[in-house]
Amino acid sequence: MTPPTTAARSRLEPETRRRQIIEAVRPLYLARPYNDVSTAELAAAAGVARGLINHYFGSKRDLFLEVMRSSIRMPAEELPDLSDLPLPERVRRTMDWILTAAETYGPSWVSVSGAANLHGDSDLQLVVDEADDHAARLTLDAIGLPDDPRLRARLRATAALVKSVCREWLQRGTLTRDEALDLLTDTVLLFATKETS
Amino acid sequence: MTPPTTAARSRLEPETRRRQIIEAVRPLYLARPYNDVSTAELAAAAGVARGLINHYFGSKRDLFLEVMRSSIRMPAEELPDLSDLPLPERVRRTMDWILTAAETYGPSWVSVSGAANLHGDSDLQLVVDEADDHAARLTLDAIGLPDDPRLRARLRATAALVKSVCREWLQRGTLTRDEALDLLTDTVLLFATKETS
DNA sequence: CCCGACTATTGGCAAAGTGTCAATAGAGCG
DNA sequence: CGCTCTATTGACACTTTGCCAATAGTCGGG
Repeated sequence: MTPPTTAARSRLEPETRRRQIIEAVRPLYLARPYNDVSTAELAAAAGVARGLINHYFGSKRDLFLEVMRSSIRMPAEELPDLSDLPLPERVRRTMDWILTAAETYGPSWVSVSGAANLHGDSDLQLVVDEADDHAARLTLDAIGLPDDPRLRARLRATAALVKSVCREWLQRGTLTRDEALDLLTDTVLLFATKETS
Repeated sequence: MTPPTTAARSRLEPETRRRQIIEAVRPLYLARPYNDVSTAELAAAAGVARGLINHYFGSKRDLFLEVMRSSIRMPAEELPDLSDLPLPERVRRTMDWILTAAETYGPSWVSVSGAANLHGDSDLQLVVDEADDHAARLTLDAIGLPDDPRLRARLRATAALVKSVCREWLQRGTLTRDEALDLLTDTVLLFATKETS
């Protein structure tokens, strides 16, 4: 992998080094569980001394969370302008865009999507929640609804559904893309418009 | 907590000891993250030597998964008989039953529900998947639909939604119970009946 | 062009945690 | 009463983590 005799020590600007480490480390966490990757391995992959990881991120865990944070976030760019279409069509186009994104950036997004952590891993849960909230806001914006707290709570809930549907479609093949699109469109529409009785 | 001079060594049947350890350890994992609990602490809580944990479960991780497995499973008993009602009503009653269960057994179920782990934590993901599949089967049975693979895949997907809606309702208070019930009923009905176009 | 200060980076240390294994000691049976 | 079986223990070896003082790039002033 990395040449055994790594190049001489290079001195980078802190911000640059931070990013470089995160990027160098990402593939490791994509492939293997948190506990299976040692600080030594992380440092080796980034081509730095072990101590530097603690220096920049505090702890191994914090680096992990940083990587997750940047892997989970739904890519926001390139959302088409849908303002002229009727609501149901706007929702459908948005869901279609999400499915395409999942297909493309997918591997890292869907597998992450799968879940937060459970029980005590509240730190990771927080990161996932934050990402879901972000996705909810993006979705509301895309379909042209106001960013009301109640609406956002509902959309946040559907984020979990989007992820699990994507897993059924992409990883298990138990749903077709069209089915996924139909189901998600109807559900999001339902969550976004159903009044409190 | 535990008296420093723990009672003399007690000799139990393997199966009994297994269960005793799992139960003794559960509250620890309910309160704190996996990594924050050491084998020493687990052993102390169960009143046994550290080595015994490895003897019975192989590794610390395996004990953890065992605890999760038994915490996640949706309680199956006491499902009312709904066979006389029309489908939509059967779905509604079933969702209502689930919400009540979440409210009761909730703390451990909902928080677990939140999710699996991500990326590489495939072992935990497997446990959660298994639980979702189990829940899907129970739900199909309760609402009186055949256990078709395609249907089950769809219900499995909604399991994630049920969990996240419960979290919005119980932990954040952003949804009322009635709203949750309405939304889940409609969605499950949708997933259970919508034909492939 | 060289020197000195600043700080990014390193390498080794000490504490903590995990898994293994041979030795110990309950419990039932002849 | 002593023997065997095996649940249980305690100590050992190894890995991993976080910390800290020492090292060495890089930039600015003389």
